[in-house]
Amino acid sequence: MNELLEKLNPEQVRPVLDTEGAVLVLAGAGSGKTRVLTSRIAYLIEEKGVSPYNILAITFTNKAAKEMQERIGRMTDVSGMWVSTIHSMCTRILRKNAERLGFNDKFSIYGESERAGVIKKSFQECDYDDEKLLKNVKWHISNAKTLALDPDGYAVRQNAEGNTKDLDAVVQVYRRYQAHLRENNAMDFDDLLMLTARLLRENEDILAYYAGKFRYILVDEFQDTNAVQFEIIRMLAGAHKNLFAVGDDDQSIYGWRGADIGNILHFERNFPDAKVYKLEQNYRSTKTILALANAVIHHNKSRKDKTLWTENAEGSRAVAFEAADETEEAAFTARTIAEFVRRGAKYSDFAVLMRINALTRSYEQEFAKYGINFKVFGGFRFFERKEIKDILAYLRIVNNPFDGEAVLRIINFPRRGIGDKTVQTLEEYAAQTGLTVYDALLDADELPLTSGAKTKLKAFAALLKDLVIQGQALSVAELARYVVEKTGMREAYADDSDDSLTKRANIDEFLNSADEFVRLNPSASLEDYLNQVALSSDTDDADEGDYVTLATIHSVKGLEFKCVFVCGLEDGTMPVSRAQDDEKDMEEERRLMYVAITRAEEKIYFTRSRSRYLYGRREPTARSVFLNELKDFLSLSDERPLYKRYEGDFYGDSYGKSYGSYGDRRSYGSSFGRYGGSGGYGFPSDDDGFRTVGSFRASSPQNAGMGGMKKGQESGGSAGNAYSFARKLTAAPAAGQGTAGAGNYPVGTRVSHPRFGEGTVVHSRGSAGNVIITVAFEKAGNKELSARLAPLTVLR
DNA sequence: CGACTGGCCGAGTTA
DNA sequence: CGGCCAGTCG
Repeated sequence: MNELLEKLNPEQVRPVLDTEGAVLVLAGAGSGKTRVLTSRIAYLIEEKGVSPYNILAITFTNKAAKEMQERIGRMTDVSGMWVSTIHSMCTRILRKNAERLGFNDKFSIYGESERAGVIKKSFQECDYDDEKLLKNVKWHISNAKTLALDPDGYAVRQNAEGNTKDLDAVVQVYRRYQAHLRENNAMDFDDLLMLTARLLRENEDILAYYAGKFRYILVDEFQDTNAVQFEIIRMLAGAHKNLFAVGDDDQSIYGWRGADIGNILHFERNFPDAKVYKLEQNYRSTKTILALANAVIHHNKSRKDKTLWTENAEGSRAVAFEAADETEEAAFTARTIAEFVRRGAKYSDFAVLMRINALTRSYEQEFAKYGINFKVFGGFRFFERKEIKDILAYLRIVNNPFDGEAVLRIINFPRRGIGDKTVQTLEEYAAQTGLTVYDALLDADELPLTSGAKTKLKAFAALLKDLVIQGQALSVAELARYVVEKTGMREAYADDSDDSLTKRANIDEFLNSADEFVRLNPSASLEDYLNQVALSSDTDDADEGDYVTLATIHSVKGLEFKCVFVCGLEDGTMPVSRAQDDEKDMEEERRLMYVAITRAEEKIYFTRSRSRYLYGRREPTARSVFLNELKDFLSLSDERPLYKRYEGDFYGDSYGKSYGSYGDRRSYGSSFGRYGGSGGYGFPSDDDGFRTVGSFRASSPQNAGMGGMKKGQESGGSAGNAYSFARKLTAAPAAGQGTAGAGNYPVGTRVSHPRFGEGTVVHSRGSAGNVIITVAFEKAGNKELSARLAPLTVLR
């Protein structure tokens, strides 16, 4: 245990030891918050004798949950501890108590497309048909659930706030939508949270059980919690009040999903006795990268003030590259990566981060061309593909025969001659008799249909019955395979079009993944499997493979890479166009930029295209404001020649030559007057405020390269941190190093000491490792303290 | 019943 | 450009 604490710096140790009451840790990017979280849990169990059974840890992704569990598991026994995402936690609580809410424990979880479908149906049943209104209604339903309000509650709230536009429709459709979900024994993502909140709010015994059980609650990524999540957490923490929240307001990027940055900004208001700690020392990135990050985030107004610093190396200068078009942008990235790999880097050292999914395409093409391994995260998720959803629908019916949506989805797929009219008759019958669609099917003989249609319905009913029976005996993987074979799913894609080929391959991949699931979770039920599928996030299947990560910035929250390319830095793309006229939205876009930059450990590139083919049109673009905010740190030009020079410097002439055909493709540019069509290569213009010094050399391998990269690799996966922490142990402590490291307690800092109270640092002496500061305490007078050892908290 | 066509609209991030 | 829908025809 002591070893564990020794690995922490003083600012990390304090929140680990401060185990009781509400504690907020404002943890800057890369400041070792996961280490603090895991250390604290281990400390609770090992030193405080807390049973893992009494601990709840909430993470942002399943992968983070798994990793945290493993990390703590290496230090101590964790059996019985709940480590999960809030959605998984809610699902678990709901399964156990579903009947209190009028559901049964096999309820289906509806994803985005099912949700859209059922809302639309409800909308039409209420005799509305305006597409704009529908869109609005959808948004409001999610908004209401995020606020944990039912239709009536939402009406009251909206009326009180004067937001009466479309309110009647919203309430009417919302009510109907919930009724449909209930008929289907289904919940959507928002329900998982809202219904858990309701369950706890309305059932004292259930709340007492969980609030009594979870004596210690830890929440990671607290900045991205929304109102209903906060309500759940607050209720659960109500009995013991031991809430440990870790977050970074600067990394709040889910405002559009209802995340309330106020939860972190007003933590002390909600928990008046709360203690607040800051982690400002970064172990992940070079000084250069942190300077970029700070330069960007500095433009935001609503944030808690903190400044990241690091003892890490200066690092190499960031490079900005402006391409003529997206192909050139991707090619630049591909060649840069290929060159680094040739020199010994791994593909997995790199990530290409973007604001919108649509930008991945050119990278996929260029990477394929260069033989670069890559994996795309974000965007169309595997389990959202039609062919996969169809198989899942069959599995959902077996698990939850109430799920009429699932039945209707596949009632005529693969084709079995059951048309719209038959389906309509069936639905009407079900509605009239109050039967589920599944049960109505079994009554096919009673329906006013031709005998042909009845026969087909009966055959379909027999198929479903057979699947249900098989489901009793078969494993998830076997059942899935049985479904595919029995329904002729593959034969439905028998032709040799590219599309069918892909779909068949996806079906096989799906079956393989089901095998894998069974292998890893031998005792899991069908329900467990469907849970996991519904709640899995994209980055959950990031693995140890050697590939370049192509991802949206949202999906790499919490991850880190040796080298990051932030691409598509154009007005309207990053920041995205709809954010530009709203100050609040712009701040979130800026935080997104901040998150992107702080993913990088050693090198960072910023790229953009001067023209981009997007949404079916090629259009000239303007440089992103974020690039302008970084202009003091970048070498940047709006003209081509620098690209050539860069090529020369970077790869040597031979390389540049092999790419000599480049000029040919300039024909692209010529359709846009100012984009380099007219007079060949000019000279870089300096009038745009950017320093266009010849410091492209700074990025040349001889001077900077990825020297540190190879070093990091030696220690494997989490090399960055392992390396940093190791160095930390042998080198100087946080405070007092004449460099940025002195930032811990510089003269003038307001600090708080548990015994002496508040005071101001008036003097600092000593050298690395043994800095003595003099603090003038208001009540206790002047004290000399060791910067390394004294239990000081920096005040603002 | 179902395959096919043409027109219209929207275009972002995700558990 | 692509998804969705309504309309048409075999």
